[in-house]
Parts: sequence; structure tokens; C-alpha cells
Amino acid sequence: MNYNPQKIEKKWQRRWEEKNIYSRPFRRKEKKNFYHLVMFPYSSGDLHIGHWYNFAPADVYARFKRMKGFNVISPMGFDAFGLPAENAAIKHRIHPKTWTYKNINRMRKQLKTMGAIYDWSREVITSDPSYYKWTQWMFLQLYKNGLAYRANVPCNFCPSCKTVLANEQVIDNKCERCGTEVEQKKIEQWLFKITDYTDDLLNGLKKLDWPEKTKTMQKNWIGKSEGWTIKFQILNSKFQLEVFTTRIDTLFGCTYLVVAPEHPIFKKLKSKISNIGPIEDYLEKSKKKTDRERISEIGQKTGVQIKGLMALNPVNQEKIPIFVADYVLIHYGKGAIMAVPAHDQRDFDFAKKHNLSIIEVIHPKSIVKSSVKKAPLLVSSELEHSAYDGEGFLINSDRFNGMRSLDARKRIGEWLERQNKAKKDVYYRLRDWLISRQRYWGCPIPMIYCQKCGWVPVPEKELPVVLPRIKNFKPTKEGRSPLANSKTFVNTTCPKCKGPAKRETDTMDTFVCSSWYYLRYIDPRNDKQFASKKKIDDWLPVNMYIGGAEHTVLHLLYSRFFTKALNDLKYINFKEPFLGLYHQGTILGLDGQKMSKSKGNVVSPDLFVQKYGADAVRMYLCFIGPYDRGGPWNPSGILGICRFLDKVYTLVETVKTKSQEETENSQDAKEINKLLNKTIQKVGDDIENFQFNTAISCLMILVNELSKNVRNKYSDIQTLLLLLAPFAPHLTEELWQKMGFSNLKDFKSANSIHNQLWPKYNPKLFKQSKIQLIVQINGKVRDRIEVKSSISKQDAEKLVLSRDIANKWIKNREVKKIIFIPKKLINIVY
RNA sequence: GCCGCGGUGGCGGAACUGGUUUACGCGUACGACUCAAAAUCGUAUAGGAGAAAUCCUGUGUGGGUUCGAGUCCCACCCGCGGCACCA
Repeated sequence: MNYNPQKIEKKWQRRWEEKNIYSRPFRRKEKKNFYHLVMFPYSSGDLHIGHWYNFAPADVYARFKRMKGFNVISPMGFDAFGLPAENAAIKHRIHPKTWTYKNINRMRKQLKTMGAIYDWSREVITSDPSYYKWTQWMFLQLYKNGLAYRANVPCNFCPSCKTVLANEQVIDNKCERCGTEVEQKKIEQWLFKITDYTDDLLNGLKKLDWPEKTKTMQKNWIGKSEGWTIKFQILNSKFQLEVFTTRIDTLFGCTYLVVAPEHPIFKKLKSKISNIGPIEDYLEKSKKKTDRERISEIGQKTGVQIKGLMALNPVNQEKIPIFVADYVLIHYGKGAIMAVPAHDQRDFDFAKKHNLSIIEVIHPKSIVKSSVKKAPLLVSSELEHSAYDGEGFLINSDRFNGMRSLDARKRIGEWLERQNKAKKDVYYRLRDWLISRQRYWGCPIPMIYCQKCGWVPVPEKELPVVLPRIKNFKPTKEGRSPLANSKTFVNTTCPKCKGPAKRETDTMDTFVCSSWYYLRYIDPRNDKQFASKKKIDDWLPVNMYIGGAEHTVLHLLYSRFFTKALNDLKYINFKEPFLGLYHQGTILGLDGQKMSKSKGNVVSPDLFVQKYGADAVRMYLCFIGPYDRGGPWNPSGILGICRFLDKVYTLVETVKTKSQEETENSQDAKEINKLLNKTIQKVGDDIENFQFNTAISCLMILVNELSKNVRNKYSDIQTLLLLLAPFAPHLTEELWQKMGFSNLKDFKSANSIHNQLWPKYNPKLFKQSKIQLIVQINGKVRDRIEVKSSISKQDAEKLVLSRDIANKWIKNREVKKIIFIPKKLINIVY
């Protein structure tokens, strides 16, 4: 290399920091604030190339916005509490706190080599008491407003991590972190009432400038189902069995009911059940099954008929049997379903297995006039093999025959509603957010239990409840938090009655900590409020948020919930935290696998930074492909970027030593000027759209052209450096100063290239006077002619037909048609 | 099974609203410079036929629409991501 990247990078990083060039508001007058945010890293130890892929191109975007005149803040911090820290600490036999802060120091150092515009004075670390004081404060606000509550709920328990997990943290019935099979346990836990916001969370999505895919995934995760709850009378009893369905239009095809094994009907009507022995066997068996076993038995559709009980179908008074089967889940809907085997695959499988009748009530085509009362039970031969769950027209449905299924949903529902046998209902897949963790390394839950007063919140002025440094932080066998062993922590006085009381020993899920960190960055050292109202109004919501797609349903949903709750409590005046969102792709190992320590395919950026410099690594990451795609890390192309940067350096050096001769009017100068203007436009548009790879390729074209030209103007070089500045901040700063563009002896914030504005372009210059007209004969390219761009169809025709090439192909055949696309092509069809 | 995304040279990838397929970069080959090497610069680089001009075939597969399809429509194959007994 012609220059030493390490030397100049260190030099400029030091000077930028000395002069604080990024923490000062830039262009105060403009007053256009732009909050640019990248998802803060987990303090896992080492930064890998995937982190850089998140942060470096994002920094290009932030720098570009800054040069466009926005007052950009781009903060950085660490997500520091949580299970992995603790598991790793246990493995390495050091305290989680020591381990975490050691990692943070290392990661901060690594991050600084990138040369990003992070304002380190805003750094937040979620495990600092000055931060978690406000996490606890948030908990108290939620608690006081009924959004945090305690309940004895069945939860996912990881026997290896010895803690409960949120539904979102269970993947394939395994613990997200350690991969151990989770167990179902009923424990008293703290939950956040995220379900109060289901509709808000759903409706808010519409206005967001987010990837459609992410919105759809959140929508599916919330899983809103609108339908009807229907009451089925149990014969010879006062009991009515309620079921929830989205397909009330299929009710005439309901041939039996099924209840979940946990359904209360067994207690209530035990005396009427004639086969209670086999039923209790079944209930016992399904209780013992893990969720995993239940899932692995999908398709088997086991179940037993509850003999002695029959239900009445409210539409036709048919007597239908009732079954218990564990394919029906207690926690969704009413824990009981109406089975329509013809139009639901699960019911179909069950009916086939247990030999139950199948009646077709929805036919894809309109085949039955409403006057025809009786059709064969099965019209469609396909129903021999599988259920039809689409829309269609009703048959076998008495007076509703011939009606569209969509209409019938409304009509049958309302008809039963008038008889008080059905009511409209909505269910969601989303369940409340379980935040208790029986682990040490987390934010303590600020609650106290008093024998007399019950659960009492810690008074706000006593916050934070400091996490004590204890020696034995390993989880206990019985699944109690390690904090329970610390008597000094546990024993306290009740804030209400001043009697003896005990602290909550569970800690919060780390996702609670990260659900509001973007608010703290704005005012990180404030110890009176989580952030001042004025600063919140100035900066929030976040304009652009960049991070991995793996956070689609966890972090992004929780953050939206926090924002909505804080908005309701009047602490903030916006309802969505992140207006813009972009997911970068995932960088994989060379083996095409996700990078992970256990696979040994983790790549550190450090070696590449040492060898080629941060500018080259930043740019190479931008160049390898579309930002949202990612792919295997293959460093073989990085030399191309190095050569490019070298070329830029050489180019600037040669221009510097040459005197500025008059070149204004030469043809070369005009062409260069045209290219320059085009490049300004293209690079700007591309960065705005996160198309960094094509932005770089047109910068390369520009540099190639400038390098061919012997007499370059200073102003052209100036523009080039400005366009390149977001990508290669160090080299461009070095060359900017070398060229003396700022004309100041001492380096000051104002004369940094990073405090200049993005160059403007003149679109008028793009107009080409001459173009290459493509000549097609029968749709195949046969010729190219240089013509005036304004050439008319007639002239183009004449010109083309006079040429030998055209005549060679057309010969004497009759020309049938001529298509002329101005400034592009002419196609002659014979 | 359902939803979403993708499939273009040896490789990473370009291609606007249907209009020159393969920009830019890597790699490779040859040449220049050099005692030599590296670096650098120059030329070539989808496949096939040909001495050449040139021609034919090519964007996962098969069909269709069109003067013209990587791009639009239908069917299918493969890869990736998400959800998955949610009534």
C-alpha cells in the first residue's frame, strides 16, 4: 500500500476524539434532528465480523445523513445482563460482573477501531445501577397501572438453566440458549400485560416504514382470530359447553365436540360420565406428556369419547358426542372445539381414526339451490382424502343452503346471537410476557413481600434495588433464584407497615432492560428522570433502526409495548419507538453455517483491520452484496478495495503536485463533469436506499476515469473525497487535510471533512447529446449506431434501413412493423 | 403443511418502468516494467463453432403473453428464513 492505514487511522481517531467532533450538534441552524440507532450488542466477549456488518454500513448511512445536514446522533452501548453471561461466567469460574465488564472494555476498544461516529459520552450499560434504577422504575410504573401482575401460571422451565423462559425464548420446545428440552411447571411469576395492547400493537404496524416481512411476522405472532363463541347445551344437565370458532358457517357440519384434557367439564360433570375410568387414564397420560411428545404425536389424534354426555347442535338440535383429545389446547379459545371434519384437517383426521361421520357443508362451487334441502352427505370426492377449508357455498345447511360461506358467517352468527346461543369473540395467539427469571445476573425486581400487607412495591426514592455481589451465584436445584441465599438482600422491612418482610429474589428477563434503552441514550446521565421531557421531544422516536431480523418478535415487539404503555402513562407523546427499520443480512462462516463458537467458524475483524485498515474492512463489508442479504464471509475480494483506496491516494497525490492549468473547456473536462454529477446523484440515492454495493461500484468507475485523466481539477478531487467520506472516513480526512481544502493550520471540528455538506449535483448536465441507438431486427440486436439523442422515428428508420447490416438481414422481405423507443432502440420486424 | 425471500459467468454480484444480459470487483491468462520477484500498469475473460468477419445457444426447469422476457402470467424443481394441532 502507498500509505499506512494503521498510522492515519489511529491519528484521526485520536484527533476526532480530542475535538469531540461527533458529540457536538452539527449545523445547529438546520434543526433537523435524526436519531440513528443500531441494535446494541450483547456483551458476549469478542466482536465478530457479523457485528461489523451490522455497524459499519449503518455508520455509512449515519455519516451520510449528517453530511446531508441532519443533526445526527448515533449512540452505542451494551446489553449486559442475562443468562449467557452467567452461564459463561460459571464455565470460566469468574464472577458474571467481572466477566461482563471485562468483555465490555474489550468490545469498546474493538469498536473504536472502526472509526464510527458513535458519541461515546452517551454510552449505556444495562447492568449499571444508574441504568437499571430506571428499569426498576419502569417496572413500578407498570405495576402501579395494572400492567405488571403476579400469577400462578404454567410456564416453560429450562432444567439446565434452572429458570423459566418466555414463550418467545422457547424454540422447538427447547431453551433458546442451551437447547435443553423445556418442562411445563406451574409457578408464581411476574408478568407484563402485553395482551392489553394486542390491537394497538397490530394497528400501529400499518403506519410504520418497516419491512413488510417483519410486519407480517409480528402480525402472525400476535395472531388475532375473530369469530364466535357458541354455547352447546349438554343433554340432561344445565351445563353449557362453550367453544370458539372462526368458521361458524360450518356449524351444520359439526358432528362432535372435543375438549382439552385440562377442561373443567370433568370436575363439574364427573358423576354423569359413565366411562370415568378410561377417561381418567387418558387425562393422566396426557398430563405426563411433555409438549414435545404432544407435538411429535401430531397426526395420531388420540382421544376418548366421554360416554354419558351428549351435546345439542344449536342449529339443528342434532345429538352429538363429546370427546377428550389432547390436540385441543386448554390455553387457547375456550379449551374446547366444535369439530367439523369435512372442513378442518385436524377434525378430519380425528374423525377418520375414530370412525365419525363427515358431512360436507361448504362446496367450492354454487351447486345447490337454496330450495334443495338435502344433498348427499359428501358431494366432493376429494373429501375422501382431506378436508376442504376454503370458502364456498353452503350445502346441507337447511335454510342457509346456497349462501356464500362469508355471508353465512354473519347470518348464522347473528341468528344464534338472537337466541342467546352465540356471541362475537376475539382471541389472540399472543400471551402475557413472563418476565421473572430465577437467576442472579439480572435486574432485581423491586417488590417486597410482607406477611401482613402482601406484595408491596419498593418506594421510588429507594431505587435502585442494588444487585448484591454474592459468591454463590449458581442457580439452585429447586429453581429458586440464587439471591434467595443472600439473607442481607432478602430480609428487609415492609415499606407500608415497617414490619419484617422479604424481597423478591427473582430478576427480570434481560429483554426488559433492552425494551427502553433507546430512551436512555438521549439523556444517559440524568438521575432525576429516565430522560428529560424536552430531550425526548427533541429526539424521539428513532428515525432509523438497524439490526438483525432475529429480533422481529422478541425485542421489537417488547419495545413497542413499552412505548405504548409509557405513552398511556403520559411519559412520552409518541406511540411507536422506531419509525424506520432495516434488517441487515447475516454473515455466515465460510462453511455457510451461522457463526458460533461451538462450530469454531467465528471470524474476528481484528486481523483484517490490522492488515488492511478499518476503511478497507468497512468498505469491503459494504461492497460484498446487497446489505439485507448477507452470506458466507469470504475475504478474498478485500484486495480489490485496498487497490481502490490506494488508487484514490495516488490520484490525490498526483493532483496535488500538478499545477492547475486551464482545463475548463476541454472535451475531457466536460465528460468528467458529467460523470461527476451523475456519481453524486447515484451515490446519494444508493446510500439512502442501503444499496452500498452499487454506490461503491460507481465510485470505482469515477476513480478509474479520474485516474486516466492527467489534468484533474481540485474541485473534482474535493467532490470525490466528500462522496467517499462516509465509507472511508480516515483516508478521506487525511487527504482532505493534505489538500488543504479547509485552509486552516490547526485541526478543528469545523474543518473536518466530516463536518462538510454533501455535494450538490446539476441534473441538467446528465442530458446526453449523442446516444447509442440499439438496432434490433426481429428482436435480435444486430447493430448499434451513434445518433443524436433527439432523433425522430422517421430519421432513425431511414438511417437504419440505409445501412448494409440492416439490408443483409431483411434482404427483400417486407417490413411488417417498426418499433421505436426514443433514446433507446429501434426494432424492425419482417 | 402454511407464509415470505431467493436461484444470472470460475466466484461476490449489476441490470431503471419489459428494451444492448453479465456493470463493478475477485480470480485466471498473456503482455509491459524489472537482473529477478512483488507491487503497478495494459489487454483478454459466459459457452459453442470459425483463420477471421461473424453466427448459434445462454439468467433453476417446462410452457405462455409480447416486436422484444432475468424482469409479466401458469405449472414445477431446488435453496434459505419464519410459523406450525391457535379452532
